[in-house]
Amino acid sequence: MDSHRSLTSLAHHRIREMVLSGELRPGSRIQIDAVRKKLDMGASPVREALSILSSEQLVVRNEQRGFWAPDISADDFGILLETRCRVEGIAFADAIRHGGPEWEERIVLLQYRLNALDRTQKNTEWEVAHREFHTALIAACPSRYLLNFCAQLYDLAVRYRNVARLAAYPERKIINEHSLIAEAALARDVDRAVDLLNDHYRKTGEFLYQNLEEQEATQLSVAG
Amino acid sequence: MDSHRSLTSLAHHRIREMVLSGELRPGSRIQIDAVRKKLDMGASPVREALSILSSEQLVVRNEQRGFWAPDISADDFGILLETRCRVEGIAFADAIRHGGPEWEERIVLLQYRLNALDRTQKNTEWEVAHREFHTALIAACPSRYLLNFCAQLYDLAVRYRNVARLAAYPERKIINEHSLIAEAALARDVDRAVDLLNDHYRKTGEFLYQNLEEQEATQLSVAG
DNA sequence: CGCTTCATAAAAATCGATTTTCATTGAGTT
DNA sequence: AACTCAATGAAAATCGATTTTTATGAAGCG
Repeated sequence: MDSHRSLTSLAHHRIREMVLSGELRPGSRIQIDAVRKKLDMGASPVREALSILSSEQLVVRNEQRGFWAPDISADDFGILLETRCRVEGIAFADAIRHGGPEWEERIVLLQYRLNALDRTQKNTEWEVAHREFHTALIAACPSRYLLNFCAQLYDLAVRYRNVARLAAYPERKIINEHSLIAEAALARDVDRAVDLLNDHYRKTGEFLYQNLEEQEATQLSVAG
Repeated sequence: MDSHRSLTSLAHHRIREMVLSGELRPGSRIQIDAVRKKLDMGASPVREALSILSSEQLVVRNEQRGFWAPDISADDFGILLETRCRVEGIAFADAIRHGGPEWEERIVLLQYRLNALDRTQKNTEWEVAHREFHTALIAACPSRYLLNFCAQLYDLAVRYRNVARLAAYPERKIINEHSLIAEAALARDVDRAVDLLNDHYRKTGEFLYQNLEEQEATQLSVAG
């Protein structure tokens, strides 16, 4: 499946995975040479990939000193969450107003696929399906700029989810939530759809936020 | 003035300038080797800079085939404008709610500087002051993600302004508009401030949009 | 005459080596 | 003991050369 057109895009893909999955711990250094060996390629593609990732906020660059995995904090996560709700709210509303039959059908399809997957059993597939579903919801928004931005924010949120490593997911009726969102979108009920999406994000986020705050409290007491 | 920490950041800066100014015409190819010679450095920093610029939407990458200056269109500009109004509206409202004394004072200062400059006489300085003023308006928004995104959209808009090369700027009372925006912001009148900002963008944009449409019509008749 | 195939040139992509910069450590000084 | 400064090792940054891919155009074929 690693059929990339260039080593750079392969490196980008792989390092991104490492950041999103939490394999590269927040705050830890990312040495070009180490990655280079791991991916079995020269330093150039790795450097280039890291440069790209840093302008996607998935890696922090420190000129002449190297690259790091971004730090996390409850505060930052809260802001990210709020940003997402508002920006994606705009994109979603737009999509509902502009979406045609293909948009509708894709949502129906992806909602079905997502609901059919058991998150605890096939997490990787679920992740893919989940991203595709959320991407499909807003896909009919005419602003590629907004869609791009939403995709970036999605990545950052996924990373928080993984990094916080919530062994036990708060199994609310997530299936139902997704279905309700899809339903409202297809009914062209902009306000209700956006509200449901925001609630969905905020509820998932609330749990994670508290988790992060607890972690910070623990770390503070250890460090001090 | 070219005191950059690395050749990569220098290259990024210079190529960005070339794109924003319109020196690199929309749709034209950006050859690494040509840029390399022009900037008198190796290909690596140039490549890396182009990679970064492409993830900032200022350059289009085509894997294995090179880099191009992005195309323009009235349609795309319209979407960009609308995106800006809405996203920057959010950021601005946030800033007004959260801004402290330093935020206020900076707006006052930069508004003064901007108004003191004659756009037709000192365009470069005016560009800088204009950007700083608009950046200052939203600077107190707590979401660095939003601020980042706004900065990107600003760049894209500047490019359209320059590329369209409006010899005669539509000299509305721009000075006055900026002052009114600042005034409303400092008065913490969120709705009025955001409306004024959006009007400001839309009015400037309207002229440019029509200009682009005319250009497209002309080109079509030439091509066909 | 149009289509495919192959050779060639040009450019992008990548590599390995070299240069530059940064962080650390330990000797020397006050 | 604290501070400065030079030496050293490590890593980033850059370069020039090599490899790979793409675009072009000519020759061959239907």
